Amino acid sequence: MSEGVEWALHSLLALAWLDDGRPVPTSRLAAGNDLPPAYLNKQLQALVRAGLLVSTPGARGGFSLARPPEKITLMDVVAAIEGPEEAFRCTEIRRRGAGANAPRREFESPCAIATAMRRAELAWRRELAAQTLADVRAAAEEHAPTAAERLRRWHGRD
Amino acid sequence: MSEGVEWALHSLLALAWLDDGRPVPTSRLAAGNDLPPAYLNKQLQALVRAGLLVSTPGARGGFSLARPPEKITLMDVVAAIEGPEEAFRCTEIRRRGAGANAPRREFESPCAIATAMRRAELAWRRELAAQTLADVRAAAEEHAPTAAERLRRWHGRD
DNA sequence: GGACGGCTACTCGGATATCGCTTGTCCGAGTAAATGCGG
DNA sequence: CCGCATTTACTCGGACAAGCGATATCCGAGTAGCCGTCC
Repeated sequence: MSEGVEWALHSLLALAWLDDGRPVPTSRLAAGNDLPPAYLNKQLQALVRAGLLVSTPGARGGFSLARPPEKITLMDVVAAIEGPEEAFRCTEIRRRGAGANAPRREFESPCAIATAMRRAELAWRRELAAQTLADVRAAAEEHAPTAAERLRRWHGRD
Repeated sequence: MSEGVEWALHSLLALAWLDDGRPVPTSRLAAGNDLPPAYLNKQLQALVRAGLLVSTPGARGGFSLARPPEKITLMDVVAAIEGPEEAFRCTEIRRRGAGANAPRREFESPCAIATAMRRAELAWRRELAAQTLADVRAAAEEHAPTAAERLRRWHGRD
């Protein structure tokens, strides 16, 4: 999986923690997580295209959450970075080679291998869709109660 | 996900269908699925290293299943090709940047983001481990009863 | 003193280069079968 | 005719290249705030 997913999740979590309508520029988010600013900007653009972030250009601009954290699932984030297509792509191998002269009838039903892999992938997507950014924030504060306050201080908010 | 997973699954399914102790060379398996023989050989070597296949060298050699299909799960195949490590790798971003001067106490518990992603990945792995090669073979014969017989003919068995 | 016009600094956005991994290919080591020869 | 040594053909195994996507970077377009000037 692309490393950008982790970067995107941490950036979104930081925005959720700040809980401030004001936009945060890429430079701040990058410095807060010690990431290369230019490349992080590219990833955040993908989140804007996916409708998870809104970008305000110009001075004092930056990125801010497009929806409340309760409405942003991990599935949304992964789909925004990795793309909407499934990880396992069936190329219909069964039709080639030995199966070339099989009756057409057999190819109307989906490939059994693709079906099996799809079942696992759906379980993965279901778990991702069941967890929101707000859930992750709550879980993080469970073990690190002072993190949100410290993050706001670091960003010069309040 | 690597395309080799699909190739490996189709090759293993062909061996399970033949249900013959005799080894099948890479050239036959590649021709049966219309795949590049040399590269398929490389993938099958990975399956041998993982203990899913046994290879018999020399003339009349080839690959054969190391265990009955009931004992080979899709998880085994994916792990053999893709590697045992998880798709989402936590690089401990939380410790860097703004979190650099946080109390050590907070880092003893695992990263909330990694935990959330891990939960989804475990669901994926559980589904993969729950399905065996025999299950896939049975599902395929459900919709294509003549496929096994045709495959044996094609390989010159019986 | 207030308002307006220009200027500056800052930020996003996309075009551009670089790197590593997946994909793909090739040839050598090794083995089983086939073959020819001798008894 | 039977047994054995040699040859042969075939297969796996790992070493060797190529293509492509992820990674990383830079510069231009555009905007908000600020400053100086004019009324």
